[in-house]
Parts: sequence; structure tokens; C-alpha cells
Amino acid sequence: MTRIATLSESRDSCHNCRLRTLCLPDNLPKEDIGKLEGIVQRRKPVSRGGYLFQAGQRFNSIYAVRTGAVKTSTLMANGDEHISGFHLPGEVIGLDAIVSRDHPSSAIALETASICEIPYAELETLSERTPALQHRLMRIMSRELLAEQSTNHLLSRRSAEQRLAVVLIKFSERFADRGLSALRFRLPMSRLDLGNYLGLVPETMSRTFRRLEEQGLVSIAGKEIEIVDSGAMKALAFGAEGSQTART
Amino acid sequence: MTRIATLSESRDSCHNCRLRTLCLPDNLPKEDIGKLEGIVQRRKPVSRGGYLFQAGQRFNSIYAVRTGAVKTSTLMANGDEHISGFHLPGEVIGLDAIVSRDHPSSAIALETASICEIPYAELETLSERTPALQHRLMRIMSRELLAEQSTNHLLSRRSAEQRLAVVLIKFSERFADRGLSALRFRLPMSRLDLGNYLGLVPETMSRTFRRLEEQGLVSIAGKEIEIVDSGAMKALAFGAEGSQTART
DNA sequence: GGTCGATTTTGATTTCAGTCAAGTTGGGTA
DNA sequence: TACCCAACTTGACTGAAATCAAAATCGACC
Repeated sequence: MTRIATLSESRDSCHNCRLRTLCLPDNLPKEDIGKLEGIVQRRKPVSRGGYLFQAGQRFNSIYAVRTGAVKTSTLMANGDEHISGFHLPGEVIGLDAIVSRDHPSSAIALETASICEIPYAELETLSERTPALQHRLMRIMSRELLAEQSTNHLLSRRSAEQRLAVVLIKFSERFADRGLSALRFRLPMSRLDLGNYLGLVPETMSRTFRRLEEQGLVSIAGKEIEIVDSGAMKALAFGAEGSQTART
Repeated sequence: MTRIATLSESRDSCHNCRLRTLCLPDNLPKEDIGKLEGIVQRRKPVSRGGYLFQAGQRFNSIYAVRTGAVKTSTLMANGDEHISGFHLPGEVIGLDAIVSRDHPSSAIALETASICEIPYAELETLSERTPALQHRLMRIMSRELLAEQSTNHLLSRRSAEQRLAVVLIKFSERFADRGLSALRFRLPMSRLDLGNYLGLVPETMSRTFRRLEEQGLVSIAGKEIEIVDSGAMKALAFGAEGSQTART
């Protein structure tokens, strides 16, 4: 089946999307991308602070970030917000709702974000007759699982400095995956949000940023981050030094 | 002493398996269970400390726990072990490997465990022509994602008492899901392992168990746990009291 | 039943991050 | 441009869990 692409379609289509290889279409044959294309809905941009969906809302679709950045968070029994993740272009949001009928968490734009909405019922129907898509979905779920595990890991008995180093390195890698600089980037979220994610209060965030800067590992100007000594950062983040002692 | 319920053996087919509704076959039509049955391999029991698979090993299969209990853990750069989860009968292990070709973590039996091995290539082929199975796989992945998120949440800025209360309540619920007592059960792992999972050192685990006991919430005899005041436990685990203050 | 090593407990002390309190900065807008 | 409010920073103090050290208990195996 050949589609006649209009100008706006060609700009907006999965085929031409720069994020293709990170997102659902990765590794799909051309015709399957076309089919996927048929069910993807491109919504008007969500501005800073706007909701993609709210916790408790009926689950209908999953969402892929096209531009901008999004946080997902759950409201705890006591009214506190817990931020479970930050999502950059090419990443898929809402997969945690598949099992439960309702969204367990809310998704909020950190900066103006354009979003692709993919109705899940249609995606599921399509993937029944599209093995490559089914395959891809499983891989994306698995990838998310791994990312969550890595966050667990991060939160388990690591110092504030290590947590911050890890998260900065990971952002660096994610920006690099998107063709941006790995050494100079702008964090899309507030210190408060990043602290919430890392299990640290804003005061500690501030002091920890300063300590990393004093050690000559990074250079900070508000949300602009420059990684000055990437090797030392990785050593701090993943190395033996300063981590919990092995107890065998 | 009253006999503590154990996770007893189920028959050798998915059709008759008591864990059917927790595991892969849930909600599958009879003939699909039959097909699944055709690819499931029942291995000889793995004894305490034995590996189901090791980190770095080539990914070929996912595994379902039939009896016993299993922990999954990753070895960190510095040689430390980080335990990412404990797995009871009916739960599926190894889904985090789908994306990566190799297992990112090891799975180790905490007590003698019988395991169903499901070759992933065959499972994927089967699910291509079995929509219900595909559906079920997605739901299981989503469930795992939620479980990981909930662990993140648990590790993020909660006191030792709250962490322990949460994990005990969750084990209680999981045992109940398996038809065992929610109020009296035996934890399958050591304090060290549980502490590792919770991000706490064994000394703190010991003291925290004692504090919960002193408050009359639980009664502890080694690995045997009795939940004495389930309401107060839930209040401690999920309630407003003692948690971090909302900072808006 | 006794022995040895692993697991768990207990106590004393230290330390890192949290809390409280008070600025300072900076982006948005009137 | 100046104002305002939110975001961020800084400092002093506190407290919960880590660390260090040692003893007690458990349990697997002769």
C-alpha cells in the first residue's frame, strides 16, 4: 500500500521521525511502520505543567514523547508526590497501565511537549497480525523494566553524590542517544523534582551539586550542566570508591 | 506450634496447576493452555543457593516459579550484590533480559525450588498466533513494571520502619494470593538479603524488626512472622504519619 | 550430640542527609 | 523597569541509620 505523503505528514510521520530508532517503529519493516502510522494520533502540544493523563483516569492509550520532556508521578496516600521517571523524546509512557485498566500515575509536561498518542486497543489488534510490532513492544517493555531496576539500584544505599552522579551520567547518555551533546545539556526539571526522584530534599540537592562542582567534576549554571570530568563522574557513579562495602 | 503453611507442590500440568491464575495461563482458553503446555519444560528442582541462570549468561528462556522461592540479583561494578527482587510461585522471571540478549541479573533459589522453563523463541512464535497469550504477556510485563515502580517508591525517602512494614505487608498479600495465611508466614530469605533489597544493613534490619515487635505490630521468631496488628502495620506502611512532608 | 561457620543481635560511636530558618536569585509580567 | 513569587542557596542544628566491635544464636554436618 502506497501512501501519498503530504508535506505536513512527511514532517510528522514515523517514517521520517528522527526518533524512529528509539521509539516503537525501530526495526519494523516499512509496511509495518505504515500500519502503525495509521493508528498514531498527533495531539496538539502540551504546555509546561499540562497533563498528558492523570492518575486514576481510564487507560486508553500509550504515549510517545516527540519533543520536550515529561515526568510521571504518583500521588501517595498522604498527599505527597513521588516522581517515578523523566521521559525524553522517543520514550513511551503509560505501559504501567496495561494491567490495571486505570493509569496508576500522572504524566506532566516539564516543558512544552509534542506527543504521539497510540490507542492501545488498536495497537494490540494491529500487533496480533504484525509479529515485528509485537516483538518490538516486548522489547520496549523489557527496556522499561531494566530502567526501573536500575533506578531501584540507584536508590538503594548510595550517597547523595553517587545518586546525582549516576543520574547526570544517565541523562548525558540519553541526550547523546538523541544526537545531542553528552557533555553539555540542560536538565528539563527543577531541583525539587530531581530531588524527589532521587529521594533527596532540595537543600541536599543544592549542596550536592555544589560539592560535585567543587571537586571539578561538573560545572553548573542553573539547569545548564557541563560534565567536566566524565571519567571521574563515572568512577564516582559506578566505581568501588565510596560505595557500600561488600558484606559476604 | 501451629503449622506454618508452605508453598506446596502443584500438579505437573498448567491445566491443573494451582498457580494457573497468577501465572502465564491466566485467562487463556483451554486450547491455548494446551499449546503453552507444549513448550513448557519442567526442570529438576534447584536446591538452596543454586542458580536458575547467571548474569551475563545468554538469554534463552523465561522461568516461572512453581514451588519454593527465588531471588534475582545483579553484581555491581565494585563486587557488591544488589538484590532486585524476591519471587514466589506463579511469578515469571527473566523478562528483563528480552531486550538485551544476555541476562542482566542472576536468579538464585532461596529454598529448594521447582521451576518451569519457557523457551522464549518458542513462546514468541506461539504468541504470534495466539492473541490471548500475547495479551497475557503484555499484562505480565506491565505488572512487573508496576511492581518495580512500587519498589522505587519504597526506597525513596522512607524510614527503615516504613520500608520493613511495607515489605511485610506486601509479602502478606502475596502469600494470601497463593492461598496461604496472610497473618502467619515464613520469610524465605535472610535478614541480610532482605536488608540488601531494602537498602538497609543487617544491624538496622535487626533493630527495626525489634522495634516493630515492641510496638506490638508483629511477632518475630527468626524467619517466622506473625502480623499482630495489621491495621497499624498498614497505617505505618502507607499512612501519612511519619512520612516525608509535602513540599509544594 | 557436638562442632564450626554463618547469621543475627546488641552496644557505642560516627556521619550523612534531613530539618528548620533565613536569605538570595531569577524568570515572568504588569 | 520594577515587582513578585517560586526556585534555589546557605548556615546551624538534629537525628536516623551506618559503622565498628563483639557476643550470642542458629543450623548444617560429622
